Amino acid sequence: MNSISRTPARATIVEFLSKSYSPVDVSQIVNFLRAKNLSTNKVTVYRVMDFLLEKGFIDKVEFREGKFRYEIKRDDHHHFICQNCDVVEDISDCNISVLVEEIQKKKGILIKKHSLEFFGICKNCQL
Amino acid sequence: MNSISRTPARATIVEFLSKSYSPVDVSQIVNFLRAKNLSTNKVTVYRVMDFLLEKGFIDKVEFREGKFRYEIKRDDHHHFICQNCDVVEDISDCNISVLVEEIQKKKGILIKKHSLEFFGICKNCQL
DNA sequence: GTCACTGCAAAGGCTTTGCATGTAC
DNA sequence: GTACATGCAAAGCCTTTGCAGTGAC
Repeated sequence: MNSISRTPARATIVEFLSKSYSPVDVSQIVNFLRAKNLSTNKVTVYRVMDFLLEKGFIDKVEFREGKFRYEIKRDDHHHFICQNCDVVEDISDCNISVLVEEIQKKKGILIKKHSLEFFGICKNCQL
Repeated sequence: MNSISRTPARATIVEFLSKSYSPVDVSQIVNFLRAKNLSTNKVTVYRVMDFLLEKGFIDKVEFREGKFRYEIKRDDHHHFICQNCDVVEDISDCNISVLVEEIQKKKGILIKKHSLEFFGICKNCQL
């Protein structure tokens, strides 16, 4: 047993993030919890997100919407957001780690994380 | 003469962005304008930023702060933000365009822009 | 006068904080 | 009982909107 308490809210949020194909925002999480008949509100969700972030279970991302989105932490991957239909695609085979290494050496800085998002038009919306 | 009206607010904001080493937020812009004895407020600044964005003079970026920052549009470049002292360094010689090309071909998507920010510890803060 | 720019007030959305209540151990 | 999780209300920012006033042409 570790010391992490597993409450219904936390467990359900992790469940929701795990089965979401793209990063979700706080409103979506609240809606999911309520659909599961869990009484909750945004404040609780924000606090759970803080907790999960601190534990390193999730990542916090931005899509230039003026709000944050969250997703289960996974291996290095990035997102493509269609500016027409808002669909989000994962970009996972992008070799950014080589760049990160180069930059670290050249600049003498220590890179702990990075954000990389692509914006454009998806395959469907080009038709 | 083009049809772009050059008001004191707009000219001064462009001046400020031009001489800023890193992206600035709306509060910083308001402060700069007031220091120049220009009466203004946030709403006006937001509207000027919309105008400049639409004209393609500036870019809007996010540093995971829950707000937007703005900078003069320049050639492809990115930012490194020190998580300790908040200093921002430009990362300009990063060959991401190759990756963009690859991804476009592989996924059949059309990439119009991307955001790439690095977070970590700068040279000074490692001492 | 017309049109665009600006200013003020208000509202809306996202996020955080304070405090009280509830729950697990 | 203690420590932590949750809920509600309120507040704090950032940003947008409505409407009136100002100024350039």
